[in-house]
Amino acid sequence: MRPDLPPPVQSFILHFGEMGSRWGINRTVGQIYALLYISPRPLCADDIVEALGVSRSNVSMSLRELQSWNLVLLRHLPDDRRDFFTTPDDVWQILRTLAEGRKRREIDPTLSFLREALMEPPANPAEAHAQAKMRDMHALIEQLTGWYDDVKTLETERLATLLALGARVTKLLETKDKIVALGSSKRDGRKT
Amino acid sequence: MRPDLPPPVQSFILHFGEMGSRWGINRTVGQIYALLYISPRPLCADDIVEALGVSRSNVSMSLRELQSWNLVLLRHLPDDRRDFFTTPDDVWQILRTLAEGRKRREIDPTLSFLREALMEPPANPAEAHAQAKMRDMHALIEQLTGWYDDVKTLETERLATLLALGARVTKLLETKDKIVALGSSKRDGRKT
DNA sequence: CAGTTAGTTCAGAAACCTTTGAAATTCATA
DNA sequence: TATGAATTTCAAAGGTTTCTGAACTAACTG
Repeated sequence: MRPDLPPPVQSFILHFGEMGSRWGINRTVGQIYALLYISPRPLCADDIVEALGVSRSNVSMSLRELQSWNLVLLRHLPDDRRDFFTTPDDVWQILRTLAEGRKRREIDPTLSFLREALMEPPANPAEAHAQAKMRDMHALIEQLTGWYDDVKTLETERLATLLALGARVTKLLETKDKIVALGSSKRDGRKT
Repeated sequence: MRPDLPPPVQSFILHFGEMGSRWGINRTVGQIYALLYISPRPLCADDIVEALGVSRSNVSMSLRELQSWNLVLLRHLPDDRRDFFTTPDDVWQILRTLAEGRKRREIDPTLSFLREALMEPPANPAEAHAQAKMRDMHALIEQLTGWYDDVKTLETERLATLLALGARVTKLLETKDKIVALGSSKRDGRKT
């Protein structure tokens, strides 16, 4: 890695490289992402080669991968035919992209698999038991992805509100139930 | 793999083996987990060797890994000193365990890293810019983990309610705001 | 059109991870 | 304390992924 990068930037890049394996990306991809994220301006492939000290071909392939995941954006500067790259600078946008990619790669295939498996009529008690377990798992994943599909439509501000609220949401729900109960008892005289 | 397993069970196991690489676990670990999850009774190591056709030592190491992640439970049967293994059968419990493990392995190290990096005073404008970017990322992760820490304390039923509610929570919030506003305007005659 | 620059592809080298069989360890029981 | 069943450890084989350099295509420039 280029030694003239500020030390905090160096360790940021190294950290992302190391975490890469835990996140399912490789070292170079992690490092390039970190470099682009922290860089104050878009970089071209050769900038990255110089900054990280990896091969040109590795940079080319890694950028391709990051682009396919929508984690980096391609930019062009006037009078320069090189490709420049940045990360989206809104961290909430990055979060959405990450979540979407993870769901697509890590959840959706299993969801389809379970859906298919649950279509088949069980041939014997052993298969019936297996299906029952798969049904539990399927129901859970459906519930989670349903929530996600719902929540991902929220604008950032509302999403932030929802996060800030956290577990207190259920308190709020109770309150609302009481109010509704009160309202309906006023109208038709029975509890809900 | 043992051919006398019901075909749906076989494909379930194979699916988990294949997905393993996307989930950051290896094939054997994925298969063992799937087998234990779907099995109607606890299995011992040799059962697993027979069912999956992998080596005894591989099973031993994979079980160790699953145990370290709290994804399988060790059981003992009377008058049998072999170790038997199951998965917790409440899928919500499994979800909690998975979430906790992922947070610990994939988020916490980065959170600590960022915290540390933000303690240092920036030595120049470049470092100040790097810190600003890290601060954005840190704030986002704090918000997410804060929400998670909060929500994970909910009992399953409330958690399910919250999920079912999804994005409608914010509608609810508005409603509540109106009610509060109404209440306070009744009391002190001004809008909020 | 020849030279230059940007970007891609790909075979093989290097690094890394997974799996195995054999040897070592543990531990209840004779 | 000897036996043997259950389990773990570990070096090495086997497999997969990552990375590189060299060869390639495409597009611009004089």
